[in-house]
Amino acid sequence: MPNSKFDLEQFLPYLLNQAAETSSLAFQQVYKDRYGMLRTEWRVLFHLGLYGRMTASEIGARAKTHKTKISRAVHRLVTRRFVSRERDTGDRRVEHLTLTPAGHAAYVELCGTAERYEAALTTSLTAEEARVLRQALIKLAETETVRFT
Amino acid sequence: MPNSKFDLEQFLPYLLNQAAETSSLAFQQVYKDRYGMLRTEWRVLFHLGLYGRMTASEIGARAKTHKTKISRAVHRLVTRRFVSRERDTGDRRVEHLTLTPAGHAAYVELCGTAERYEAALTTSLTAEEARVLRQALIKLAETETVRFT
DNA sequence: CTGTAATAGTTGTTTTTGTAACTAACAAGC
DNA sequence: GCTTGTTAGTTACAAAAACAACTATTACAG
Repeated sequence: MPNSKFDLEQFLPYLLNQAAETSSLAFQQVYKDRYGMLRTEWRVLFHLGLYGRMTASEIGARAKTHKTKISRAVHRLVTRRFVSRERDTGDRRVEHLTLTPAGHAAYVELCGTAERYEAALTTSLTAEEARVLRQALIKLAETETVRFT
Repeated sequence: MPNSKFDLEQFLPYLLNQAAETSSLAFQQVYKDRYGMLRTEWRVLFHLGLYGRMTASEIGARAKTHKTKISRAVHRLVTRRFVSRERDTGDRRVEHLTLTPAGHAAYVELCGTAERYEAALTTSLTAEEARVLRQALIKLAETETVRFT
């Protein structure tokens, strides 16, 4: 009894999830095995590597990740000496996060790995496909919560 | 200290995750609120709605989902009378799953919702973009675990 | 000032997931 | 028949995520 109107196998949230899971699997293995990191920890690391000094809230806002996840990720990264915290002198609620030398080394290594991984991942796509794909993904991710019904 | 070679903000696994999360958020709310379903349960439901009678293994293989997740989802769906199980007469390890009338009704309603949701989701994309996006996602999802380094 | 609200970040509790080990049934070699 | 291996599905326990309630600090209205 196929639904003639609408193909669930082509349903975007489903396809996106499948692709997201498949495409992060092998890379996930790298930061997990080499540095014992979880996904959120790798995200915090790469945000700090990319933008330098940031607060937890800023990372959360940019990565669209809940503050409790960030908080725990930061805690583990600090414990493992990849990240150091520093209280803001003006507003003592705020803490600024930066990579330690060890954190920066991990970041650099993982960046190289990410680059090679990205290359391997996109071999099945043409340059044009990859470009459109990225553009579409950015549009979708930027969308505010979708209104419908 | 930006990495000149490689832009992590354009890293596919990251973009895919962001887009996947954003794009499933509002729809997730519907099957959760209306039927108390989790994502895997909705997936099982829609596979059964789409293909009719299936076994847990078949669903797992098609949806690339681990059998324990399927097992638990099926358990909850059976408890809530959306799905019924039936032992195979030849091979008694196997059980065939089908939707109950209530399950089918939920499937039909959620299909309609999914269709409207998909429409709302793709308003920001051109038809061509949507086509290339789907094609690329399918390619990425079909890729066997990526080899690199 | 002082009470109320807002923000940064943390902690505790409950769900959900991941992983591995398990039961039960079948298959195949000998 | 009996071992050995495989497959379907479940269960137990540990890891991680979600959600809500919390502390500490700042903002701001009156």
